[in-house]
Amino acid sequence: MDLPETGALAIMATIARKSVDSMAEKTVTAKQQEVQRIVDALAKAIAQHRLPPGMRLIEAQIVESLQANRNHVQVALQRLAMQKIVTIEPNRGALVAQPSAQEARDVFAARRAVERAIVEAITPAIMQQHAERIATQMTKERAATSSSDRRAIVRELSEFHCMLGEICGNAVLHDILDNLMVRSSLIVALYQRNDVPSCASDEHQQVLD
Amino acid sequence: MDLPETGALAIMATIARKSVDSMAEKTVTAKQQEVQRIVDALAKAIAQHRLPPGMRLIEAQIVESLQANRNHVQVALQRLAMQKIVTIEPNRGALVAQPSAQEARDVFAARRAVERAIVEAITPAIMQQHAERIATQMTKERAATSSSDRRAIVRELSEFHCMLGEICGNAVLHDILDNLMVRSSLIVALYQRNDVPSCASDEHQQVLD
DNA sequence: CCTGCATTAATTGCTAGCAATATTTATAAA
DNA sequence: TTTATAAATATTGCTAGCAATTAATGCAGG
Repeated sequence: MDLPETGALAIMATIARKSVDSMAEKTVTAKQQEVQRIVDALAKAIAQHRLPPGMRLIEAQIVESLQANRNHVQVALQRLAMQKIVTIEPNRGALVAQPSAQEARDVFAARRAVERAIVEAITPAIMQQHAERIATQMTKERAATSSSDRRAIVRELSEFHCMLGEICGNAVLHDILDNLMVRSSLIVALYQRNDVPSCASDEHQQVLD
Repeated sequence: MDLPETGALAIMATIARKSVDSMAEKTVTAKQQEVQRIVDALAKAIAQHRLPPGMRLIEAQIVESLQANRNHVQVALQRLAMQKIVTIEPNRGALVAQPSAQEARDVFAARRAVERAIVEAITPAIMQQHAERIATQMTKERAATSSSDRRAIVRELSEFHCMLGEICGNAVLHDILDNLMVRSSLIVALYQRNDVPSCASDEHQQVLD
């Protein structure tokens, strides 16, 4: 079960450090990019409620829709499964995840914690640096809230959180938040509470001070 | 690029909700378990510094060491790649990740935030419920710190954090912490700072109050 | 002795086809 | 009409072999 100390890997480990010298070369496979494209497309579709919780994701259909090959689609679904955005069942394949009530609570609690950390990480210097972007976002947000387009409201309020994640300068927190936001979207799709997101635009304005 | 509204998936979406009825059946594939076994073995080996940063992970060697098949190993490596524990290079395969200094900072910052949230989530009731486990952990920890076995010290101090993640009752935070802990281990392996972990045993005792 | 180049070996990436399983459809009986 | 059973269809999971790429080895020249 455990990687034996005397195994091939351990033997290699003793002489390791061969390619450490040429470190930090961010060569990214074409495959990796392709897989990422599929992951992003599916995550977006799920976040936008175009693919409802519980829906089966047939590999062949995804291959056709996204002009990808089946191998890459499988890898992408594996990734989404590890992010708890889809579940993979024995010989049935991938379904859009249906988080339990407990998981829903945990996701929101975690998201609160992460967003708190992100807000704390945003220094005045960062605010200044991204001043124009923040401004345009706030105007778009106000425009949305004053309209009655529920879709737009949700989208812009969500975009605000996303923006904070991007500008906070911590890629790790950003990644975590992205995942939690998709899962949040999944939760509201499943436990359809029609009420508006728990944070209003005023709150966003408040946070900025 | 984006999943077309008129595509096969969207069409399916309209009639979806077929298998929603029989929800929450936690059927786990044998494959999933097998992949998880490989992921755990590799993550553990990396966390324990048996596989140093930058080391190549040859698929065939892993297959032999863990008696797995190559397909499953590939999936496991993909998962680890998404967790930023390994990196996958064009036609060279997987390497144990070598986080940059910036990523190291971000990981530690994120970990602080997550651990704070975990500690806050632990209510007196939970403390009481896991009283005996906490007690045994603390005694093991004291035993380790009083000895001069650096390995044991690191292991037990680390185990404390792990325990908090498990008992906090929030599986999402727990998952995130597990990932950050492996990455932390990777960072100390890479930027070998010989000093003891930044938190002493006293601090742990303090936290419990 | 060291350096650059060609050849060989090792490793990953891909594809296609088959096997196993699940889902749907058709059919027959109550 | 409804229900149960059986065939057929669809879908995923697996395997093996080939292609493409990279790393290592040996060799010639300086």
